[in-house]
Amino acid sequence: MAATPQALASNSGHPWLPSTSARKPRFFPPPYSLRAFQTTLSSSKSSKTIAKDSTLLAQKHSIGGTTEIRRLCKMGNLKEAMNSISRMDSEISNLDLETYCSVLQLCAEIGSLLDGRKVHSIISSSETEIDPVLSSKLAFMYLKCGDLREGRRLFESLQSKDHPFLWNLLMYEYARNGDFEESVHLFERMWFSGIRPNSHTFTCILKCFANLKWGREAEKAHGFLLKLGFDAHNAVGNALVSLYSKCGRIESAVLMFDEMPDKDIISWNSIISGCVLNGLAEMGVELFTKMWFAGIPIDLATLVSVLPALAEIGHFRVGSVVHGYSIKCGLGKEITLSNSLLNMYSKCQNLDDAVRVFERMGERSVVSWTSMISGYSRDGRFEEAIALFVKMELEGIRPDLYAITTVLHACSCHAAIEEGKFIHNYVSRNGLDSDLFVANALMDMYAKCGCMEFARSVFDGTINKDIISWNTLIGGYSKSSLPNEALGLFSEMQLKMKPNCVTMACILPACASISSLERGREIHGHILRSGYLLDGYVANALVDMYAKCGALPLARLLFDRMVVKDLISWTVMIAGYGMHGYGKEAISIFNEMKREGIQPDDVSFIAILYACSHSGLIDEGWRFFNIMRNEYRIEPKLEHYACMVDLLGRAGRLTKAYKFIESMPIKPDGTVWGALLCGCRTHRDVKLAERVAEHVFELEPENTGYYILLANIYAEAEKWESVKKLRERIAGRRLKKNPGCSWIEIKGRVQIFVSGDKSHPHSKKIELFLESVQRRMKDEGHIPKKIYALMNADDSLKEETLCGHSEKLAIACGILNSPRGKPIRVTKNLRVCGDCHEVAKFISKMAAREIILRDSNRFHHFKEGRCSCRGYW
DNA sequence: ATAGGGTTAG
Repeated sequence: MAATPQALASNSGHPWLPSTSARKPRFFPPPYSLRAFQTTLSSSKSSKTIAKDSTLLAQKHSIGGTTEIRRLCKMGNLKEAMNSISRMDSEISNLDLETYCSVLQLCAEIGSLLDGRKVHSIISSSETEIDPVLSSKLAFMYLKCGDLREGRRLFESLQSKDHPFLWNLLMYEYARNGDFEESVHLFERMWFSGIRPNSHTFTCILKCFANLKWGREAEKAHGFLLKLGFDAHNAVGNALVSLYSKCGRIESAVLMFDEMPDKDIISWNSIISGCVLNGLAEMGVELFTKMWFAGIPIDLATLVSVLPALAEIGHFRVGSVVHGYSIKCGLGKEITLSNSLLNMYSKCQNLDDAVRVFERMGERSVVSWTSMISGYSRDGRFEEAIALFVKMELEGIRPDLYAITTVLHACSCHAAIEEGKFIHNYVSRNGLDSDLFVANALMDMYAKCGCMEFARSVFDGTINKDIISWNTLIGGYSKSSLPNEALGLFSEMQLKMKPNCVTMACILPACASISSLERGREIHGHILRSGYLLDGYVANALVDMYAKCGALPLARLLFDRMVVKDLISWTVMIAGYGMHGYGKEAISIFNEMKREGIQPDDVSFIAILYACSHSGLIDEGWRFFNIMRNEYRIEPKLEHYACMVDLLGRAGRLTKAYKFIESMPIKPDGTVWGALLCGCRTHRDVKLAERVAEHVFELEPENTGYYILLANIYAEAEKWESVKKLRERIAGRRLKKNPGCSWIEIKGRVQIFVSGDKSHPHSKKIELFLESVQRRMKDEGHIPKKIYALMNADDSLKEETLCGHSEKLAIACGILNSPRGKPIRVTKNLRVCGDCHEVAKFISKMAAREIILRDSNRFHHFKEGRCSCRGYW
């Protein structure tokens, strides 16, 4: 009976080892010559010879044991096999290599690292010579059992590594552990060692590319595989489909899929999940139905892949058909399927059905709980979401990072600070705060709740901060109106890492809020150098920054150059024109947006209504208000009403405005009444002002601005007694006037002025300059409006304060310290005062300088003695 | 003829 290589191979179980004739007799002995084999073995040992007197006995046992062990291995009884080996071990004996191999094989299959290690130690302490086959088998066992380090060590010690099998296995294990780079690295080493990869190698490497998002390698690899003819392997083709999908190249994935001649179930599943991944839910569902009607078998992965697509489209009816089908198929108990189902229902606004699925599940994983938590949170029921988190914990399910971040997200979305603190406490107690994802979610939660001190303390306590940590905190400061903190942190960050697009989009609003054109320009330069301008968020933030820093033409230039303009871009530009008082331009941009087919939303309507009111475009304002309600069916919110009241107020239609507020279907807030109070001031209606003010004071008792406003109304009507009473009222409430302050950037430095400030180094010069302005104004017949100073200081200081208003100081400082012809840009935290407004007009003419003043409400462009607001402020 | 491609929550 001739021992063909194939037959030998099947006996040994190692078909891939090089079958050189020299090795054959030793490693692949025919079963009947076992004795001869062992003789060969012992004779091959030169120094370590088996003790001669016990040899025979040992061999006898060994042979008997060997048969028994092999039989046990064949049956898959590892426990008994191990027991036998242990027994043999106590008698000085050695098993043959093949038996060791079969035990190791079984350890590998079962995944019992402990037994595998035991066998390894028995082999090491015995006199068995570890030959290449055994070392390979050992490496194989370690890799299969998850001991990558030991597997790698044994692999490296192998003399010959010229078969791809162990390479593949090693690569696969690295990939399984998420170390895709190492896997690719091994592939390169393998390739340059001249070892021919096989289809397994390529499927593994394609998967690594997919996880590394190496989209560009996808095409290269594809071409290469075509050349080698590996594209004919279904597994390789499927891996390519998956790679293309995961790198966002869904067209290529579809092309690949279409061209596959023998699509199997995995091909279908891959393309369906690829579509879903790339936002082509409809196409995913279409493919699924095609599969369904073509009678192609459908399995668990198919259903689990298509359910998110159904969720996205909102096809919960089809979803429930799938639900029924899955039960019929006997997949009802599958936990991943139930998770996908409950997620589908909850995303289709069908939380009750989701709860039903959840409650009927025999076993629930952390994924099930997390899905329910996000379901409740999506429904706005964040208290129940948080309660569910507590319940999960009580049921002994340990929340993982996803669960924690999901529940924290629920807290951030609803500014639920108490609940957020509760979760924070849980996180700390369980030592989960060392995780970066959790720490970042905590920072985000605190930032969204407006608790920047807490966000900061988490930030400071996080050791390995990543870019997300920095961005979260910077963005938090920006949004919490702490622009200086945001800018400070941004500078600090630049010492440690390179900011990305998100950083830019987070920091620009900070520049915008303090109108820091210099800092904004610096960041613009940074953006240009990094190529971040292509990012839509960054471009929008940049346009907004320029508009808010008073550089409207620059904003427009950037806006015009934007390749893709989204709703935000248009809205930013409309709002930009609005705050500068260019109502007509705002309207024309709005119309252009509509022509481009972009649907305005509630925010863009706020922008256009604001623009109309600040330019006195009353009829247009009404027209937009009606279009919004009738054409776009957008329910007006408080902001829209406030704009409309403002519009009516400016036009002097105060009674109509009052009635308008009374007819509102939602409860008006302080800003709505406040807008009317402004109108009362403009049109000097003291009586109505008093009525309106009571509403405002009731709604916003802490806001001093409104008391000042009413006081000014009294003062302008020369009702000094009422001024006095109101002042007492404020004093009784212990309210303090928010001090007015203005600032200007000169040569890259911000100069800040508060009323009556004399600490500035150029104070004397500024004073002299303002005195000269005042003299010239008097000469030309202007009378200073003393009343504006009333609420700001003691009576004795009145005259002086009038001259010392912060915006005037800043403007004067700008005139004195910047080159001729350069526009002066000043920002004030409150509304500009009337006297200062007159003075600014005068200076713009006198000094032939453009002055751009941003106050808390809008922009004023002073040029040649006129202001762009034309009195609308 | 020991391995590989597709799977839910954020």
